[in-house]
Order: sequence, then structure tokens, then C-alpha cells
Amino acid sequence: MQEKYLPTEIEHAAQQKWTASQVYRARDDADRPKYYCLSMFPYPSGKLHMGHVRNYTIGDVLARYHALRGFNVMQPMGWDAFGLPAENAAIANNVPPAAWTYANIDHMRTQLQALGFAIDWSRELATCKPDYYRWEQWLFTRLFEKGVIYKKMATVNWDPVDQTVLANEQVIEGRGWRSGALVEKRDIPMYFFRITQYADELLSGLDTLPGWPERVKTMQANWIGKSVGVRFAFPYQLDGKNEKLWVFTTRADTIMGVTFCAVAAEHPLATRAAENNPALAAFIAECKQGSVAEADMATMEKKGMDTGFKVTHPLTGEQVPVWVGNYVLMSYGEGAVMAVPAHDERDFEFANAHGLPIKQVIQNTLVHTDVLRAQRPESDYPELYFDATRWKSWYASKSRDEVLVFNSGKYDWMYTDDAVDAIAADLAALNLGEKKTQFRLRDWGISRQRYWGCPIPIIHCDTCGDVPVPAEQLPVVLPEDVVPDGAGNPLNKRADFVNCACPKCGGAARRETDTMDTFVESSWYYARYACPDFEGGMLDARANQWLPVDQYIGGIEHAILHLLYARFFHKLMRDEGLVSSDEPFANLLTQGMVIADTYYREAADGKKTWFNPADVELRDGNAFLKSDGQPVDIGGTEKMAKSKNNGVDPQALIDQYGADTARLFTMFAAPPEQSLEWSDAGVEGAHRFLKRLWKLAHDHVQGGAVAAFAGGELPEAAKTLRRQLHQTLQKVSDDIERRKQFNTAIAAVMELMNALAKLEGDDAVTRSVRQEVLEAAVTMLAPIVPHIAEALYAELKPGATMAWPKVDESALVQDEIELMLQVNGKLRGQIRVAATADKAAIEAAALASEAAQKYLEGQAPKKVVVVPGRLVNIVV
RNA sequence: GCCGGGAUGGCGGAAUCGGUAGACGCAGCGGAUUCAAAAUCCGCCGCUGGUAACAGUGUGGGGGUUCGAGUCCCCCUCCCGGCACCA
Repeated sequence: MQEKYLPTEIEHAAQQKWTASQVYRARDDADRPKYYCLSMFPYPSGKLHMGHVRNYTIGDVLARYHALRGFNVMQPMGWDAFGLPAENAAIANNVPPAAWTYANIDHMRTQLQALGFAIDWSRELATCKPDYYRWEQWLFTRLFEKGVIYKKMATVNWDPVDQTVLANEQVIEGRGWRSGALVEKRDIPMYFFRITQYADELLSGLDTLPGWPERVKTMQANWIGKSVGVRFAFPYQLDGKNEKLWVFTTRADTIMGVTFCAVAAEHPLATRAAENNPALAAFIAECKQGSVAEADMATMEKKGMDTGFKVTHPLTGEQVPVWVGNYVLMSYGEGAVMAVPAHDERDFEFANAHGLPIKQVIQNTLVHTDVLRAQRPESDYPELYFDATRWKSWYASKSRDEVLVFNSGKYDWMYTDDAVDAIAADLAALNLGEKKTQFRLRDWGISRQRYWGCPIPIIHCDTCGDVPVPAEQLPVVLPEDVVPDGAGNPLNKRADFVNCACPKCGGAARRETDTMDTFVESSWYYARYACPDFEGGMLDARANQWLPVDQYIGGIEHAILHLLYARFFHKLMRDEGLVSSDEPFANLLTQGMVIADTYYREAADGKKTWFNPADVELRDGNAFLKSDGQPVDIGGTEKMAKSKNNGVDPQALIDQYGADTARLFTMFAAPPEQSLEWSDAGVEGAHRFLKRLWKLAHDHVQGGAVAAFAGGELPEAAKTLRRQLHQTLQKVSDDIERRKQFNTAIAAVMELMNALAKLEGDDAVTRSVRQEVLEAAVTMLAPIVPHIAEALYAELKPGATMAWPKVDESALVQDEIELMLQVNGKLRGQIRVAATADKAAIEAAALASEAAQKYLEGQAPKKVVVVPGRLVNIVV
């Protein structure tokens, strides 16, 4: 056995062995239980980043652990290959996105292989290949014919200089990233998936996913945002015709407190009002500037302007003014809201800003009669009384059964829920409204005015309209020799792509040049891995054999969009008869972000240049660029991303220390679900541990062959070590399988190795215990550091196959245990008692102890709390 | 702004069901080995006071529940993720 740990050599050898024997090939025909372990596939951005290493190591640990436990494991890998960065690279380097993407895939595949992941490479797929996206196009045409996909107008960011649609990411402080022009909102036709039709099922389905983190399910539930409310109308007359302004509210109980209505700038009523009102037209134009991102909309200053129109309150008959408000979203509900400034924070701010009346219609139950008011005068109980200046503290602290409706005529002194029902019934009787379930979730717009994406399989014919491409004409192949220039979609300039014959009438027609949102590709790839070679359709029977995915692993940043779309797509495929399950992912692990410091310099025009942490030097809390020694500004600690140039290249780590050290360090530095703040320190420690492990095994193997301990009496030290081994085995199994917390599993094995190094003696029985400990420790570490484990196991037990060790219950038995002794909750000492001692015996031992005598000072204890196996607390 | 999460020594983190706060590792300090260094090995290591034994104090801040709170409840601060065209 080699005395020194040489990672490069053993990693090479191990990887060659695994490749030659195809051990990681998932068998479609195995009779062992299946375990489908899937990590979110990477976008081929160029090279692996730390987030990839973390993600795929977590997946690999779980895959390898289950393989050692006897499962038929499938761990596939592929490429989420369409997307915006390829176009940006194309513009910057004058290379076609296709060529750039394929080169990146080749490089990153090599990097993944160097990390020694137990991946079944025979199932590799790339979403930009026609044999993948043709089935996406096929499903699109099916869904289009079913009406699940439809076309409507939608608002996008428009760059008036570059004459192009911008992604939200390309809008920086309201301006186009390349042109610097003020961005405008523009309405264009787009295709939509009717995801709202599945809103209820997507919500209730969350309850069938015990293997998902609560926080992800909460986020999805809030995103879907089911609310029961009332949709009703304010009637009005315009141009001699009777019209209705529809609104939706979850707080119909406050309807008598309405003092105005607010509509979105895009609302038809606003447009109509602006016709004869230049000031209003200018205001609406101003509202249409800026990005469409909700975060921008929500944080901007609340502005509004009176339209001059009045509508009629449906229950009081009062005239209510209609305002345009930039905080009202056209895309949510009706694009119009009733405003109750007394009981809604945004309405309250708006009313104060524009001098609109505020009418209180909710009263606290504790002061709602004269008698109760007398008992709790406002001077002593200000918090119970409504006051516009402390609106928030009064209202926010109330739950629905603490308040009553008042100032509201016939609805006075009703509880709010009863008032909603009564008001809804009265509005229904007037034919002006009804109870309605509303979702925050909007239909999924998938049209992108981009080149590097999956072509939407629609042909536009002047005679026949929008015609889906017939199945036999699929795929609509995207030409791969295109170099975009940043001004619009280059497909529009490709006559050979655009011009075609209408499949229905045969006449001259135009092909759709929009491509699909890349989230569409990533919504079904997990199913295609089961049958990547199937040419007869989207999926075959193997999909049901492998699905659902047993363990899905990916970044927390995908908690809502990707995971919701994938769940939605699974239901679409189910309803097409392609899969039989309802949910795609049985268990989900959302790894935290890998974050790092950001550094930048700001130019005079406000443009920021970002510098990589590797190129920056820190001195006394200030940062300097290594190349010129000049200071740079320190930004926040953020998710490693190209846009902030704060990624740390894992390749250097692998080159210097080997893949096992990189894997060990990423698993040891933080628990998977927490964000991992990158620092170079600590890598050395992980490497040191592997060297120590190697040396321990080496020194033992040098002593000659020995069989693992198989029973009998042991000296005390060996017996204690053996107990620790089996405790460790229990803990590591639990940490990996149930807790999915690998840092503590590693720590436990480190402790075991520290204890092993202290075990003395070279007699046969001690050596047999050492053999048992080493074999088990190497196996426990194998999922995390597979290369060194492979090499050491071959030395320890030549020719044998690794399998997860079994816990020896008899090794765990202990005669005496130690309990903590507290007096009044403060730790004052320890006592030793027999493991079998009952409460009375423990209490007696505690009271008799020296520490208890000292702190009791002769007083009789009031109470003694005994927590079995843990502690005794004497209360004086 | 809204939704979700987080904050524990100089640093990363541990404490799994309300029961020994700081496991394991990094950095640091002391020692052994060495001509010397690296590597390795042994020991110390929250803070304050004390030679020490020990005492007090300590989990972002404020309050509460409990025999007992890092953990549960209420309020607040800061940081991170998402917000529908980054992936």
C-alpha cells in the first residue's frame, strides 16, 4: 500500500474503474427497489461554479448511500441549454449561441466527470437538441387544440432605441441595459398556458407532499394565493349607455367605507377619461414608463390622478370618484379596486396624499357600546380606539372576531364574516355581484421574442388563422448558424425559417418566430430521463417505472417558479395519458445559496464594474484590486452569479487538492439547506482529515491481514471504541437518510477517527476492532469521498464489495450513565447512576450528591425534576 | 412593498422532541520533532474577575411563558432568496 495519499492518482484509477464497469448505469429491468435521485440540471454557462459542486455532491451522496443500501439507483444528468446568456455571449464574441452552448457542455461534462459523480451518462440530454424539443412542440400543439394554451395580449418591457423586448434582468433602474433608454411598457400578443385552471389542484396537491420542506409549500401556497371574496360592480353612465366598473375584494364587509375607486393606468376607463384630459393622458403615459417587474411597481411612489368620472355605490347610491392609481395592477383581478382608506394601508396612504375622505366602518368589540366605552375610556385604552394617525397599530393587531361592522346601516354590529355574506347576498339580489374565488396566480405567458429557444410550433395563415404544426411536420428545427445582434429576434430576418405553407389550406403562410420560455424545457426533463432514447413519442412506459423522482435536489431560488411549473406540467402530461402519477417529485431538498462578497467600481455614468473576489485583496476592512492596488467598493454578500462576478472557480480547488477534498469541504462547511458563505480557509482542514484517514488505514494494513471483530469479550478501551463505532453508524445513517445533514455525519466520523487514533494495543483482538472500525468508517465516508474510500476499502478488504454496515445493538449497551445536576435550573455538577435506575433512585442519588448538599445549604427542595437519561433539576 | 428564510466564540458551524451552549473543523497560542522550515504529533482556546479552585455572564435587540429557553409566544433591527422575461 502506498504510504502517501495521492489524490490525483487514486481518483483517476477509481474513475477509470467505474467507467469501465459501468457501475452507475441504471437498470430498467432490475428487481431491486428503484431510487431515482435527481439534481436540477445546469445551464451550460461556461464552467462549473461552487453552486453546481454543492448541488451535485448532495445528490451524489444520496445516490451513493442508497446504492450501498442495495437500491437500483438512477442519477442522470443533462443540460438546460436554451437561454438568454448564450445570446449575450453571441453578441459579445460574435459566435452562434449553438456553438457556444455545445462547447460549454463539453467542458462542463469533463468537469463533472472529474468530480466522480455516480451519474448514468447514457441518459444525458440537452434541451436545445431537436430530439428533445420536438416532443415539447408536439405537446404544445395538443394543448393548443385542447384550449389549454391560448393567445392574448400581454405587457412587456420595450427598449425604444434597440427596438427590442427586454427581460426584467436587462432593465436597470428603469433603463435598457445596452441603450440606456427609458424602458416603456408595450402590449404584444403572446401564448399562455392556462395554469389557473389547475390552481386548485396545485394548491391541494401540496398536502400530498410530506417530503417537501414546509417553507417551499408555504411559498407556493402564497404564490397561488387563493382568496374567497366578492366580485361586484359600481354602475355608471357613459355616452348615454349603462356601464359597470367591476372590482374584486376580500373585504366586502368594509364596502360602506368606500370613498373612492382606483383603476390601473391601462384600464379602459382611464383611457377613455384621458381622451379629453391632456394632464391625465400625460400621467397615464408616465405610468406606462418603467419595467413591468412587480418589485419595481410595488416599491415606486404611490401616485394617482382623478379621472373626473363618478360611479354609483351599489348599496348606498352615493357617487364615488374614480382615480387612476399606479399601484393598481391591470394583471391582477379586474384592474380596478374599491378603496376603503380607513381599513386598508395602501388606500389610507393614497387618501392622505390626495385629500380623499376616510370613513371608519370597523369597530373594536371591546368598545362598541356606550357601557363598554365607559369601562375603557380612550384616555386609558388608546389602542382600542380608531384613529387615523395610528391606523396601523389599531388595525393590524385585530383578528376578524375582535371587530364588528358599524357605520354601515343594516349591517351594523355584524361580525365581519357575517357581513361579507349579507353584503354578497344583497349585491347578488341587485344583480351587481357575487361571491368569487380568486387566485393571485396568473396564466403562464411563454412567448419570448428571442432566438435561442424552442420554436413555438404555430403557422400564421391569413385565411386559416393560427394553425398548429401537424405532428408529422415536427420538429420545427431552430437554425443553429445564427448570430444575434441585440436588436430584435434574428429569426424574423430568416426567410427560409419564416416562409412556409399553411398546413390547412396549403397557401403561403408565416411561421411563428417567438420561442418558448426556457422554463418549459425544464418542466418535463425529469420524465424524459427515464426514456431519453424513445423516438416514438414524448415518453414511454419506463417513465411510470421510474417516476416519481424519489429525491429532487436544487437551489432554494427555484422554490416557486420552476417547481410550480414542473408540477403543473406533470399534471398536463398526466391528463394526456403520458404519466400516471399526480406529482413529479416525492422528496425535495432545497439547498441554500453559495454566496460570496461582491466588489465593484462605479463609473461617472453610474455603470458598475464588478470584480471577482479572487482578484481582490482585503486590508483592514478595505478592499483593493490586486492588479492595480487601487481601492474597490465592497458590495453585499450575494448569491454567486455572473452578473456580480463573484463566482469562485472550483477547478482550482480540484486541481490542488483533488475532487474528494472539494466534495468533503462543500459537505462539511454548512448544512445543505443553509446558505454557504464561501471562504478558502477550511479546505486545508478537509484535506488534512483525508491524509489522516489514509495514514490510519495505512498503518493498520502494514500490520498484516486481520478479520473484522466478530464477537467475544473485549478490553475496556476497545469496548468503548466499538460502542462509539455503532453509535456513529446509527447517527450517520440517520443524518444522511432522514436529516439530510451531512456536516454532522462527517463530524461524527471525524470524532470516531480521533478516538481510533488514541486506541492502543497490537494484540489480535484489538486489531480486529481496529479493522472493523476502519472498514465501517471508510464505508460511511464513501458517499461523500468515493475515490479515497474505493482505494482504502480495496486495501482493507481486497476483492470485497462495499455494503452499508449493520448496527450491532449489543455493542450499544451501557451499564452506567452520567446525568447533569441542576439546582434552580443552573448546572452545578454531575452524578453517575446505573443505566437501569428508576426515578426514585436517581432523585435519591441527586440529593445525596456533594454538589446538591453544597447548594441546598440544608434547605428542603420544593420539587425535583428528573429527565430520564439527561438531567436532574432540584428546585429550592 | 409583498411572500419565505436566517442571525450562536476571531471564522464556518453543533446542540435532532423545551433539558450539559459552543461537538467537529478553521484560525490563533504553547510544546515535541527538525540544523532550520514545511509536514506531522501533543496540549490550550466564549467573555469578565481570580495564581487557582471557582464565581458571574453569554446564542442580533426588547418583553413574555416555564423548574428549565439558542429552541416556544409577542414586538423590533439587520442580512439573504423570490416577486412571474436571469436560470
